[in-house]
This record gives sequence, C-alpha cells and structure tokens, in this order.
Amino acid sequence: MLVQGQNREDVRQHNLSIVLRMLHLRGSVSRSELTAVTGLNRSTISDLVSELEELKLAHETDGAVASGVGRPSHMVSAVENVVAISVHTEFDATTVGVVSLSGKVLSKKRLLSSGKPTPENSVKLAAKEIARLRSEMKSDVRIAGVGIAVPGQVRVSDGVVRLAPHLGWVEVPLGPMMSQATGLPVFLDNDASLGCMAERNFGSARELSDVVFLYAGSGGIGGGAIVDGHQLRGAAGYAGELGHVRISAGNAKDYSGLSGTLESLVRRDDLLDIFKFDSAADEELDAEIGSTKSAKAIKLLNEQIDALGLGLSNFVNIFNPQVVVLAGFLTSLFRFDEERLINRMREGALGAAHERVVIRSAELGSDLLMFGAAELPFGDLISRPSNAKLTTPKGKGAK
Amino acid sequence: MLVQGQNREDVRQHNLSIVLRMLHLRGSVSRSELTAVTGLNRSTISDLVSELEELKLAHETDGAVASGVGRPSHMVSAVENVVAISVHTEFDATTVGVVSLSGKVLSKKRLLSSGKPTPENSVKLAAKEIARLRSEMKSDVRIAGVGIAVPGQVRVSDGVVRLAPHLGWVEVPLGPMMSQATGLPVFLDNDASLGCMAERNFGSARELSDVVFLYAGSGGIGGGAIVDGHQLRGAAGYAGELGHVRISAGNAKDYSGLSGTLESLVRRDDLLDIFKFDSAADEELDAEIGSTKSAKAIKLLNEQIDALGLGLSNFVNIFNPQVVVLAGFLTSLFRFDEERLINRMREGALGAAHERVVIRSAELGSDLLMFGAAELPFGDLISRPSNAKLTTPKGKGAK
DNA sequence: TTGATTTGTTGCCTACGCCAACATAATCCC
DNA sequence: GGGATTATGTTGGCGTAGGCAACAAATCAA
Repeated sequence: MLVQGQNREDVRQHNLSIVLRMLHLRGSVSRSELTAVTGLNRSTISDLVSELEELKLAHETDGAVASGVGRPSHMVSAVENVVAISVHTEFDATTVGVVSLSGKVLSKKRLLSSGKPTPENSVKLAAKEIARLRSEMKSDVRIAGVGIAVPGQVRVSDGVVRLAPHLGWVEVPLGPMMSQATGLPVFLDNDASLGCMAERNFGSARELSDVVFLYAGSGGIGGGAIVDGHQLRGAAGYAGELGHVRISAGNAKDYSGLSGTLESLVRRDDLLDIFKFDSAADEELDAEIGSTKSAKAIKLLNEQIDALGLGLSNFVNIFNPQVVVLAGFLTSLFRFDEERLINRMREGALGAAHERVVIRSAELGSDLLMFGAAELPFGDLISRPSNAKLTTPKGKGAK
Repeated sequence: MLVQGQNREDVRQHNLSIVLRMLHLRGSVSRSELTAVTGLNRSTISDLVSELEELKLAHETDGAVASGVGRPSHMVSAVENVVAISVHTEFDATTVGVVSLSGKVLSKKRLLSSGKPTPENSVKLAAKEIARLRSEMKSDVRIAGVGIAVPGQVRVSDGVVRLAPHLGWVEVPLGPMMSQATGLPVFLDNDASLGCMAERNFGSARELSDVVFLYAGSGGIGGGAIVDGHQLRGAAGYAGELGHVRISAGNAKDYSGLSGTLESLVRRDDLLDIFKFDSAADEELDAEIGSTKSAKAIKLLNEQIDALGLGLSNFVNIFNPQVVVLAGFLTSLFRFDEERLINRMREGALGAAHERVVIRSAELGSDLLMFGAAELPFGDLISRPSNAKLTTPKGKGAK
C-alpha cells in the first residue's frame, strides 16, 4: 500500500504544484482563475504565486485582463528561461530540442545518423548537440533535465531500455549513460506514451481524463493511454503496447514477431509498396492516399481501416475513453474515410462505451515528441517546485 | 482540470482516510505499523486514532502485540457494527448480504426468482430482505449504504444501468429506485469491476497496484482492472469490458452480439453441453473438468484455454499487470492445464511485459461480490470519515 | 462623481502535524 | 531477578500555512 500520510509540507508542495502545473499547461492564467479552479483563498494564491516568483518559476505579466466589472486580475505566467531538453532516438536520426516551462518548443534539430545506431553513438550524438545548445544559452537559463522518447519498452524505474526492436537494443542503460555524458538528470519513457501525454497536455485531448492514443510510424504502431487523468504505465512501465494487441488469426507478423496484431495488419510499408515509394515523409504519403484512384490501393486502405477500426473498438471496450487520438499515418487513414473507420469502431464496441467517444487527429505534428519528452523533467520539477533541482547551462546546480 | 487545492481540513480528512482504509483492509493494525506505513508522527497517529474512536469507526483492541523488544504496540481495529449491505442482481436470483467495516461477510442470502426479473421486482425483492435484515440488527449498528453489483454496464454518475443484456435491462435507474425503496444511500457498479476490487482488497491480488481480473459465469465474461492502484472506470464508468474484446475473425457471437470476442470463444455453456449438463454449479463443473478423459472434452478445453491465453496476452501487453486473477469457471480451465495457459499467454505477449506476471485464481469464492459491492459504500465512508452519513437500522440518520 | 463589483493586500487567528521530554512495558543479558 | 536496552504511548508547546475579515485598488455603470 502506497498510502502516505500528509503533513504541512506536503500540502504546500501540493498547492505549489497545482498552481505551477496550471501555468505550465496554459502558459498564463489570471490569479482569479487560479483561486476559482483550486478552490483556495485569494490570499493563499497570492502567497503561492509569490513563492513561485521567488523560485523564479513564474512571473506576473503586466497585461492585466479585465473580464467585466471589477478590478482586473493579474496574469501569471510560467517563465520561459526554465527549459527541458527533449531527445527522440530513432532508427535513422536523433532529434534534440529545447522546450520551455511555458510550453513552447524553442528549438529542434534532427541529427541524421547512418546505419543502425549503437546506444553509444546515439548518446554521443545527442550529448554533443546538448553541449552545443548549452553553450549558446543565456546564463540565466536553468535546465530541468533531459527527457528521452524511446521507440521501445522502457523500464522507468532505472532508465533501462528493455527492448527496442527497431533499434536493435536490448537491456540498454540509456538513462545512466546519458546522465553520465551530460551531467544532467535524465528521464525516459516509451515514445507513444509520451506522445499521448503531449496530446493530452497541449494537443487535441487537452483537459481530458480518459484518452487512447495510437501512433504509427515507420517503426510500427505504438500506443498510450490516459486513465482517469493519469498516464497508463503498468507495474514496470511497459503498459500501453496497443500495437501488439492480437485481433486476428492471420500469419503476418509485426516487428516484434507477433502475428495477427494490429501492427502487422496496419503497415506503413505496405502502403509505400503499393504506391511504389521507397520511402516517403508522412506528408507525401498523405497526399498520395488522399488523391489515389487505384483500386488496389483503395482495397488495401479499406483493409487497414477495417483492422484499425477493430482495434479501436477493443480499446473503447477496455478503456471507455472520451477521445481516441490518432497520429502518424493513421491520420491519413482516418481522413481517407472517416465514416468507415468510425463505423468499424462502433460495430465492435459495446453500445454504452462508444456512445460519446470521438476520433481526432493529433495536433502537435512534428513537435509531438519534443513536448512529450519534455514532460518528464517538467513533471519532476512540477511535483516538487521548492526542491527542484535545476542546472545552469554551464553545469552548476542552481536553485 | 480536476486539480483541487488542499487546505488543512483536506489534510485531516486524508489522514483519517488512510488510517481508516488500512483498518478496513487489514481488519486490525498496530499503531506502530500505522506510523511506519503512513510516515506520520506517533503523536499524530495517536490523535487520528482517537478521532476515529470518537466517530465510533475504530476501537483499540486489548490484545497488544509484542513484536520483539520494546513496549508492545496497541492494536487498532475497524468496528464491526458499521456495515454495508451488498446486493448482487442476477438472472435467476438476487443475493443480499451484510459486510462489516472490519472486512467480514456477516450474512448472505440468495433469493431465487423465477423468470426474467423486472427491475421493479428485483428492487422489491432486495428491499424486502434489506428491511428484514434491518429489523434484526442491534440498535447500535450503523449502515453505510447499499452497494449493488450489476452484470452489465453501469453509468456510475447517476446510478443508471445502461445495459444489462443478460437481465434484459436497458436504461434502468436502479440506483434511485433502490434508494427510494430503502431510504439508504445506494451505489452501483459493474459486477466484474467490483470483483476485481474485492480481490485486490481482500483476495489474491492484495496490496498490488496493477491487476487484471476476469470473471466468467453463466452470463458471459466480465473484466476489471486496477491501474496504478486505482480501479479502471473510464469516462462514464463503462471501462473494463474485457470479455468483449475481439481476438478472432470467427463468427460465433457473444451475449452482446459481437463476434470473435473472448466471451464468444470461452463459453461455459459449451462445456455444459459437452458434459451433458443442463446446468451445474461451478463446483460440479470443476470436478468434471478435472476428471474427464473424453477426447472431445479435452479438445474443447484446450481450445478454450488457447483463446483465453490469447486474450490474456493482449491484456498483459496493454496493462503490464503484476498479476492476472481468474474467477468463475476460468479457474477450472486454469487448473486443467496451467502450463498451457501460461505458455499461450507468454507467446502472445511482448517479452518485457510478461516477465513477471503471474496468473492466480480468485480467493474469495462466493463472497466475491458481497465484498465487492460493499466497497462502494465503504469507499464513500472512508473518503470522508468525519462527514460520513450513516443510518441506523430504524432509519434515522446517525453521525 | 458616486456606487457597485471584483480583485489584491495586510494582519491576525487557528488547526494540526511535529518535536522533545517523559512514562511505560516489553526483551536481553549478566 | 534486576538493571540495561529498546520500542511505544502520552503530554505540552511550537510553528507553519491556509482562512478570514477589513481595507485598498481598479474597473464598469450610471
């Protein structure tokens, strides 16, 4: 039982947390709104905001907002000079970006690598870019940490990549390695789980408590879910492998060697083949899907939509979400025939669960995993604002 | 965003809650253990226990427990005269029981009904029994409320049974009806979800944070899950329909008209047929399964085990639980060939997720849903111990 | 300008968890 | 058996942080 008692310090931390989280999610909020949402007293909010200002995590913006009669309320914002560094490791590239606590992607750079990336090379590549970024930062910037989105199963407890089939990694202690190379606190998680969190915090599932998220790229289908406001993690952090759910007795295998799974039935490569692409960006593929007249292609698209719809119906039965968010080329499938996908989903789902569920495309595009990975260090920061461990660009710890 | 601020009262409620919850779950706990687990100060625990005693929700037991050197610690227990009334509505019977806050099923009675039960008749039947039980209770008993386990989808927010196919109920406001008939606070939820919670709180998944639960009876297969310590509910309360997950393209339909679902492939009726039973209690069926030599029966059992294993592998991929708990005749399948079921589950699950998962049989037997349904009113009571609304047997509100 | 309304500020109050000192009841060891 | 040790219960006082009330400030409506 993880039932911890609460003392006064915990209360203060909790209240600071919820204020800071709100600033983080919405960028800036008026004080009166803070009192309304939190249910705390005006004077308490005032005190909390002051403390966050002293911690240099928030500041009052001049632009007061008049919402009708009465004295206008001050706007409070998260600062822009507290940042997280996001890393996304992929088969052929590593992307490194900087995200501000106020919820903006400040920079993003995709570093191409050739051949299968070894963990060592990936870390070296990312660490070098991080060092460069830090050398260019102003001295008043403070870094909350590094968040890494990994296309595979991550043991969150010790930062070990348990298995990343597409990268060919097994039991790689990526967290400790990156921490060693950068001197920064490092957090990692599965890419799709982080994508889910990003869409919930900043994208098309904002403010929702129950979300199912599916992301399909060249490496297969990943999934994530928000359950009652919390990210689905499971006992060891491996939960949410929605692409590896078996929905058919077929023999086609997915990237993990399982047959009949959603991932084996909804394959980007199959679409590339039929359009005779060697490789293509999502935008090209999307354009082709939107304009194709080929009967063969339409047949394949319909088959994929049917399989996806079946998978979604299962997830709806299991999670009863408010919204299903699709990302990657799944959005192209959805746009190709929205009605078909929705119908397939409804056919397989029990009445009550699907009644209100809607399907949406992801909003965050190529920033998705920059936002997502940044949520890991920011989450740590937000959960204990007054004990946060921040680092200056030059490497000194800063309070 | 449901982020509420916390004031001092909330802290007190929270601390009272966790102490009371611990008493409820374990029956009795020593004070020293309370301080250790909660992390609160000895004097604070002392104060909290006193308050719970004043509220007549807990009392100190004489039996001090010596755990080695040092002054022995007092045992604190939940009282036995605060009770919840559990109701389980089924196709052919309604079961009504009384469960104490200290975690004991004090009584249980199965009331047979003939023909499809209308909601009105079920309520009347249960209300009559509840009135009888109340008339027999001592005057110092206090009732936390009525919990109803319903074999179907329940909209938790307003206590409406959205759909219970086996009972033939659609949009039945069972909560308000029962509340009207008894004058007690009424809570309801899906039977399998409640079974899951019961096994987590008192059965074979005790103290675990991530649990998948499958219950199969004559009415099909229901499921529930515990995710990060919280019951899986979904946006409207319809989550956890694990029996209706499609795992095959087959044509057999389940009780909700969906084909290829786990429920359609693992059917109790099929086993009854093959053993030429008209109907049978789980014990009879279990004995027959354990002793059969019939090749046809063995083939069917293996097919069912394979289907179940496939379903479980999906749930393991999705939830990454510590344990999978099986109830109803699924335990017979499990016992028939444990190895086969485990292997099937592992084959379909990704390595990392299945490494540590174990399959267990439910422990609570026929008390399962009595415990489960009681958790609803008790959960309400425990979440706000000092504002609890308790009722005397004679119907007066008692503080 | 005056009144109404909402928000920010200030000083005081109080609830409740913590702490330290002491009392108590067991085991351990000679 | 009796002192030493150890763990727990008890008591009184302290400090912190959220609530509250009164007042100031900034808007809108006349």
